[in-house]
Amino acid sequence: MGNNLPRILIVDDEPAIQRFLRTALDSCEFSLHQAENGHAALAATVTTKPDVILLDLGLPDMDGVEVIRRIRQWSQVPIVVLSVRDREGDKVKALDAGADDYLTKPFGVGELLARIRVALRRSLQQAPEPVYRIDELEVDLARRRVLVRGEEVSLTPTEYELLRLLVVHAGKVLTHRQILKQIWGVGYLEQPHVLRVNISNLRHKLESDASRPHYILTETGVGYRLKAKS
Amino acid sequence: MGNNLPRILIVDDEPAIQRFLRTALDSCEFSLHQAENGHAALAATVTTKPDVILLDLGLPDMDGVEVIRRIRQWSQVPIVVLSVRDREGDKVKALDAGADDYLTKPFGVGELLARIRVALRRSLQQAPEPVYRIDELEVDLARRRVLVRGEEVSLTPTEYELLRLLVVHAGKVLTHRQILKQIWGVGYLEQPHVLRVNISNLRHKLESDASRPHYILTETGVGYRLKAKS
DNA sequence: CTGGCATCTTGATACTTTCTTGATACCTTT
DNA sequence: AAAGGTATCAAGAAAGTATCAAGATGCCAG
Repeated sequence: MGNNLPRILIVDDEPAIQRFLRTALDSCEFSLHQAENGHAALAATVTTKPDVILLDLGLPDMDGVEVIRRIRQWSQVPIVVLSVRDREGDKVKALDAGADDYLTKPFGVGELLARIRVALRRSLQQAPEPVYRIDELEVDLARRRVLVRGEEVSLTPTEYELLRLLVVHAGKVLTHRQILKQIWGVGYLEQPHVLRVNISNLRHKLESDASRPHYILTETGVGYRLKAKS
Repeated sequence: MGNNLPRILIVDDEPAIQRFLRTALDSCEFSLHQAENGHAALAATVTTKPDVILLDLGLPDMDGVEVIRRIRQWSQVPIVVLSVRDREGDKVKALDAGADDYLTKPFGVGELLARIRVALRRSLQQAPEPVYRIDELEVDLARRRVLVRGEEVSLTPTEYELLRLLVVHAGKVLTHRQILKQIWGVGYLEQPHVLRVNISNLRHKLESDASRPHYILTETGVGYRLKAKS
């Protein structure tokens, strides 16, 4: 149905919980979708573009925290964790990975609804586009695809991570140290060479003239910057 | 001192809780402020512009939910409720009034900190850093970009540092020695030449007529001054 | 287990930008 | 006109950057 009710994606592998949530939420206020495992959840996040995700941490195929982390690579969609795990460490890990809220089962339906409304309040007031188009360069963070003049370009994992970092901060200067810390870890803080090589490689794949960069600009003595969206 | 630690406003009338929270949060990561009742909380929200508010619902002078409602009339600052009341109805009321999170006492310090980080994440990412606009000159400190008549100007690291210093103190006179110490270090205190060369270079990049400076003004015998914001 | 493949790391080298410095010209005040 | 402070130019030195390519690493398929 092409309605415009708020879309909620329920990620849980237990049919009982799925049923319970559907009953609780199915008052015609929401358009409900579901996924039974982590990979399905990631796919569904791309395809259904939910306004809120209700995520159980105990999934059969991958760790729930990893699901959060992957979604946060490209999306700001509010994630409310529903879990039986009441240990503080679990909560902290999930929240720091990017979750917005954490509810411990069992919880009241009223509270769940209220917390969903909180999440929706934020979701609706900000709708950022997950596809960055800058002149002839197109980066689809959700699908992990990069196009130059319509042609798909294949990047190595490091190259893609580097480009993603630049895209997320498009327009801002990222210092060498910020990039090195983010991608190679604190051990490489004093080793800008590895970064330069990767920037060079990226440019040769993305730019039409690598020696006259159009997208990835050098800020001498400081770092690099991706051209801002026009 | 004009530090920029995240500001947290603690609203609670019990000294014991105040002490507990101050201890828990006082790891030099936050700048803490407090209010003992609802009216003080509203006033403090205006004056200290906190990045997060920790609010106890049981205040002596007015209902906590009413405090939330009043703040929400003009501010989007994240509000995390800390309360002994565990009734679902209380949670729903507070959340629907505009609170972002609701923690029932007793709670773990780790969880509290994690939920504060969640709130800060949102608070900080939607707060754009100020842009200094002085006539036709525009300095965006967050993006490290300088525009003159809409055209981007590229500055060397030293030139940018110098301009940044001037911008931060726009309108005030900075002595030669202050600038030299700040940018070149104490070893250059008696060497104003290097500063003059850089001021000259900056002017040629920013001013339409470098010999008749409009932005970077010379205070003969004293130092330099950037024209104040109009 | 082994070879092949893609990727990552590292070193050498050429190249570019930025910094420093000295020489010199320019104001402005007395 | 002299003096003290200021502005500009340009060249060498220093610092930072780009690129190629060889060796190291790790993974997958046969």
